[in-house]
Amino acid sequence: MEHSDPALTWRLSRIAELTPEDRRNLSDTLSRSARWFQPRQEIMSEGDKPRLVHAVLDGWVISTKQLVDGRRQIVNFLLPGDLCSTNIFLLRTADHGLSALTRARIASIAAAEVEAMTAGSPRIAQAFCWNELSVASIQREWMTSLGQRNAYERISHLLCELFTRLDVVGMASHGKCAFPVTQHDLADATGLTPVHVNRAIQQLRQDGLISLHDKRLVVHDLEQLANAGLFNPAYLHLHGSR
Amino acid sequence: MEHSDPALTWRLSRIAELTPEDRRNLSDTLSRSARWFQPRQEIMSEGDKPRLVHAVLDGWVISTKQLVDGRRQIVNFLLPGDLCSTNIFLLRTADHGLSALTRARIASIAAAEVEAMTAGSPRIAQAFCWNELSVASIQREWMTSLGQRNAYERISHLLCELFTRLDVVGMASHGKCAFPVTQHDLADATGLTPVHVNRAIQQLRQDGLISLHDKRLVVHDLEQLANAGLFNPAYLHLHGSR
DNA sequence: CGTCTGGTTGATACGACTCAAATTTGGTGG
DNA sequence: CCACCAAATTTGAGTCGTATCAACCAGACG
Repeated sequence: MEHSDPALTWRLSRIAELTPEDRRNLSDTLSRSARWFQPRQEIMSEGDKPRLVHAVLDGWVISTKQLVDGRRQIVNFLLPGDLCSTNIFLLRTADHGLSALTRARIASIAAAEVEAMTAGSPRIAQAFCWNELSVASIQREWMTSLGQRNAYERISHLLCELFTRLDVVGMASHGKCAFPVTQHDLADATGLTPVHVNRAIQQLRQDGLISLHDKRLVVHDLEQLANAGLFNPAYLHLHGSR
Repeated sequence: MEHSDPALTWRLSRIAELTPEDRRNLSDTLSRSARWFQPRQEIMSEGDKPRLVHAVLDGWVISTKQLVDGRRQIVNFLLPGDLCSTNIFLLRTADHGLSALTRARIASIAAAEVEAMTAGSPRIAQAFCWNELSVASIQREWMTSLGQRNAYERISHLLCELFTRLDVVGMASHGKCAFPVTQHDLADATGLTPVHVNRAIQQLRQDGLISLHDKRLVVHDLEQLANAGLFNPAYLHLHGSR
């Protein structure tokens, strides 16, 4: 069971110097509550009182917000190793929902367990803080995309981000990665229509930057794709303060 | 000097039960480092190593991100009582910049002072955590605006948000508040062009929802404006977990 | 006064949306 | 293994929201 969540410990170890004990502790706590969700299954619903902190051990999850008239914005993708806000208990209601995009293994832990971990290890506490900061930073970058980048740039940027984040947790190699996101989902994430997303993707293919089918993404030239999307990975804060 | 930052202590007291001593401590620490900035003056610049945590005691501040080609997105407005991320030291570089919009009094404190405060009072620590959560939530709402709302809705929503946030710190009354934001700034915040912002505002005036001139905003009917912008203040988490 | 910044107006262009249908893909059961 | 169905992708034509460009205007200020 010790290596049941390599993604999370890898990712956090990158920025806080977790001891082997920290990792074991984290690993154990998470896997104790791990549970599989089916595609489209809701993990946390917008508007409810938040009772648990969720971490993605396997699979893809989306974080969404709904307008009263049904319009939907995807506000983040959670990949293996990603963690939703660890202080969420301080809020009366969740301002966003979480749903599984693929079949996903999710750890859901209570406030007391979070506290036990942070109280027991300042390094874990620090890693959690870093997690919050990096999520907030990603959100700011998305705002910039939504406000300033055009369709082609938005898609390029999002692909670069997801590819890079997957790479960090060892889920990309040789420019290839799984990509279980429909064009409809991409539309909800980028604020475009599915039809327009489709056209932007076709343009990217034609420009030789990517291949995308059968839920696989191949990035032929990451540097060029990054240029196309004005992507600079600094906002992912992959190295912490070091 | 004790009451030199009513906004911040008011706002934080709303959600964490700060003791009189907490307030004095906070108040003193902040006012000790307070300093005035001129309009347009940069407070923290994107890309630099973050060395200080900033809090707005007076005036308006904007938080911005720039693309390499000069396009600019305003990612938040900081009003009196607002606090930028208290854990920012965990990052190697700042992913956004801060600039004064008006003349503004800013407290800038070092990591050690933040630690001293949080170590000395779990209530202050909790208030800081809540601050992070609420900023992240506002960002998600902005993403939803940028991705899903049209020009008229975006402006309405932003006006509702700013009016409400000003109201919380006692800076709005009878539907009126200061509004030192140019249409150009509104454009950078909403991802629209200044010309189009102008037209949306004119529509709002024509519809009798607002008056806006001479850096003063009058909201004639907040409920109607909220409807126009699909504004629901829940995401501001004004009441903490209570 | 002239200059500057911010706001307003009009004409035109274009990126993204809408609607509708065709096609492909993936899953399911006979 | 094929027939079927639903979901996802693709295509085309027409429209609309927002951008662009270019003036013009008003007040602030030195």
